[in-house]
Amino acid sequence: MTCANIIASLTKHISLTKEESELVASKFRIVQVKRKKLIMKEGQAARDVAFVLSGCLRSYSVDENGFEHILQFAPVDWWITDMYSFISQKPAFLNVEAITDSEVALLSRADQLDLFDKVPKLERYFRILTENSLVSSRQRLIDNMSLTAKQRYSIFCNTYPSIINDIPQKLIAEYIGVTPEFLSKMRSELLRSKK
Amino acid sequence: MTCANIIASLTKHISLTKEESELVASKFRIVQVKRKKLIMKEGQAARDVAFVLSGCLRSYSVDENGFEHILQFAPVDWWITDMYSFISQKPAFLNVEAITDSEVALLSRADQLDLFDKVPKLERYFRILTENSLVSSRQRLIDNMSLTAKQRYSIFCNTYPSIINDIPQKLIAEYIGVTPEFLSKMRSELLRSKK
DNA sequence: CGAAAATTTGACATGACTCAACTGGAGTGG
DNA sequence: CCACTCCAGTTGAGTCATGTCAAATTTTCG
Repeated sequence: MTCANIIASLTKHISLTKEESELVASKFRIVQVKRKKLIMKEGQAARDVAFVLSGCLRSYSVDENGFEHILQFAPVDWWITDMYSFISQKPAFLNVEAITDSEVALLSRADQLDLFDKVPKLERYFRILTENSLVSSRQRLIDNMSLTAKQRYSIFCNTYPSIINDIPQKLIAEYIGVTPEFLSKMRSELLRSKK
Repeated sequence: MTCANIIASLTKHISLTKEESELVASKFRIVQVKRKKLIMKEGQAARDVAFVLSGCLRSYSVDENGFEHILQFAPVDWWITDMYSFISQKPAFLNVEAITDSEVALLSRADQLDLFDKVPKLERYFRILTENSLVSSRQRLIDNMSLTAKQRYSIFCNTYPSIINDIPQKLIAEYIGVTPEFLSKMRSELLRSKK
């Protein structure tokens, strides 16, 4: 029953028989993750890809000055992992952490490949996932080069409307690439201008 | 004979028999590209992936203000395409243009998939290429968020040592994400500080 | 409740952009 | 071979976006 969301999400892109759905669902491990707990760690291979059933997670890297940079947020119904590490099974560059107490469904790389054999349609679904990961990281690079912080904040609000008020502003600042102080000033200015 | 470089580059990562090498080589089309000519265009599917035999190319996108942002340079022995479009065969977001008169070897997606069937080892080689594309775009995103323009310039110099003096500074500025004027000032300051 | 963390605010510093003027090749046509 | 034009690059003055640091305030959570 807890896997209903996953199947629902999959069937937005591909159609599965009852047997296939059950086989797929059987491979996922449901896990509770406490706030601030990591489910994937820099330096270790990302064994799993995670589908968020409740709560919210983030993937981020830490630079040599200790500053964190957020690659992705994952609210309910989103997937998250270090895609590079998951595909190649080489050590990850990213950490994946629960921002709030969360429940996730994990699928290991081995089980995924096994499912690809048995349910080839799935391969298409995950290929699209990987492509989207490439596109979005490229798009964010271009946004960071061409847009102001205010425009990037507005894109964030459109991309993650469901979590704006649920996560610390500090994390939003880390995502759009400004200091928390500056984000705070931008927001108070936006408020004033909207009266 | 012109394909010797390609085979040499492939065999750095995988080993091929003589027959396999010849089969692979037979699928590439050698093309001369004049300076400023595009081999892939935004909006059209990227049919090919290109291996550079001579000269230098760049992939870039154009933002809504008409400014160009360079994703990648491709000097001799590098691969270049819109990886997303090439994989999915959906319309590309990027243009790929020759910076200098160049010679490239093109491999179509169809021929590539055909080769994957006949020479499965190749799949590994190209999978690594795709992973690297994901990693490098992610890394540049993080660099853009955490580094100053001077540091990004220094990374550019390390990444593309062979072309620093061969391409217009304007393009380097587009790559690291600053105005040409500002790059010029940075460089003159670097010179002065080195006496 | 109390400590720690997040947010706000202000003064100030600075990185990076804009615009405009100037310089110096690299073609091009006569 | 010259004169002309046209970019690319340089330089400077002024401006704007964003960062830094510190202090005050609020929120969160144990």
